[in-house]
Amino acid sequence: MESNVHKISCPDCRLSDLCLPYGLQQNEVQQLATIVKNKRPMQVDEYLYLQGDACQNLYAVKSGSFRSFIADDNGNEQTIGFYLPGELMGLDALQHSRTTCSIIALETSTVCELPLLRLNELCSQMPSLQNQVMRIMGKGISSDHDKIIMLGHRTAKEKMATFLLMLSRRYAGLGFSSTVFNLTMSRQDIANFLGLSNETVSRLFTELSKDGVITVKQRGIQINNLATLKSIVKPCLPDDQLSFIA
Amino acid sequence: MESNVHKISCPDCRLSDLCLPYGLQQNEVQQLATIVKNKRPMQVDEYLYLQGDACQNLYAVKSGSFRSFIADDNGNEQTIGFYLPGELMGLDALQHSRTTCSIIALETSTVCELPLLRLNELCSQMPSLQNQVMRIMGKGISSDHDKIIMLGHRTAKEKMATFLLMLSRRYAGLGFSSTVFNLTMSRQDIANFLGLSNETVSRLFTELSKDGVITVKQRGIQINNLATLKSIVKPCLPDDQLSFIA
DNA sequence: ACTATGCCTTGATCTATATCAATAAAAGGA
DNA sequence: TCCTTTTATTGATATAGATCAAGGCATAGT
Repeated sequence: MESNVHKISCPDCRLSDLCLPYGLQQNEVQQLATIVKNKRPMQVDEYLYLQGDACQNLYAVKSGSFRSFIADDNGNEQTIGFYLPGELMGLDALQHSRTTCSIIALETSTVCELPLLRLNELCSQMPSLQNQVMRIMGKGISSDHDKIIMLGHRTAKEKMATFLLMLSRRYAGLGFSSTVFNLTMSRQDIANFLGLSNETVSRLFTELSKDGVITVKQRGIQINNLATLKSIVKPCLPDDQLSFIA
Repeated sequence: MESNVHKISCPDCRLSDLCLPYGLQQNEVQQLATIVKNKRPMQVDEYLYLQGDACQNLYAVKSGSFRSFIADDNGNEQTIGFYLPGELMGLDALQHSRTTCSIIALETSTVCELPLLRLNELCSQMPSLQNQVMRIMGKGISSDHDKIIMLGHRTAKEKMATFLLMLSRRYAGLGFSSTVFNLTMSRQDIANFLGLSNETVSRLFTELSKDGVITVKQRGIQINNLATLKSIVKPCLPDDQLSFIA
């Protein structure tokens, strides 16, 4: 890992194909880069922002990963999603310029900050950027819909398989292995995200291991049989639509 | 009801405070009105669009109500949301110019069609419209998050109470009674939306009736005790955040 | 290296809600 | 109007997954 990943600017960023610059001309990317602020690295458990904070920015994950969640008055949390490199955080604050969830770093991570005011200005002058922002928001909405489907009408095992497949696809999109990866979140986080107890999550890992579908070593995951995993989720989504951990 | 509600233009529309024109100057609303197409009325069970359709428009509900849902390869549906007057449909198509869900009219309804291409052009010239579009998308995202919370970590009774409260608030926002209204969707639709069986939904209606919290007469609902209903949902959301049926 | 602390796993039991089954009540059509 | 079809209610039973409880492994700190 580059130790100063946080100083790289959009035109040189290896994520530019996934992130906001996707589809823009080179000179347009350069313009975009002028409004992007590179922030200092964040530590495990450090908050990007807290639920209810005033927020006039979007944030792109440059490295590492994050978890977003909403807490109620009793402190009960619901994990809303996980963010991997290239993904945009802060869309929830667009309504009132105030965040509706908290976001916490799951590991040492870096983000790029995009001031909304300047992003909007730039969008006015650059229709392709405007389109790209729209596309990304649309992606966020579809991925939330996928989560709604998963939570509403799936068994625990289907949820688990869906979760693993989704991570698999996301890592593959980043150029990493689609079958061997490390979970950056705890069992607790996974359980909460899937609307299950952590005991159930644990049992499902064991069950899938015994069946030889996956190999689990702590947070290390190896998928031995992608086809089986897909057959568990089977008819749920047309395969290309397992977007949803954004 | 005005029989030609579908011919009214934005500056004269009684929904303009809820819909896209909110916060715009009078002349700006007039400009917006020039790109809005009034469509002919739609009948019960008529589709606004089908999952997978090419779609380059947004649609605002002018009158009536709609249900959106995603179907898998087996034809199993998950209802994603219900739309009431003033609300925007079609955000799911922003990602690929292709819809990811189907939307069907629950009653005789009218919609306004907004071509995205022209809306984007107008946004470039009109920062306040651009902001408003962003706000509305932000609202869609937050309301999806509310649904995720509801589906992930609530009991059947909490879901039901949340559902009723949310409808109550939405109708109140439209200037209708917050305690007396008609459901435009079937028990089946509600059950599917909440991730419950329709038997459970039926039983919950009965239970809440017996406890005197509500009075149910077919699809007619009267809330007799808003406070009790809120106490069922109690610590879930800070009350002002029961946005989520959008 | 040793101990403490927090994950994670595994087992036993319980319960909320689904499922199955049978009416009952509306809505729609002839 | 009566008959058919759909939709809603109610009851009995089954079960997936939660909860309760205990023990095993790591990682981190001394």
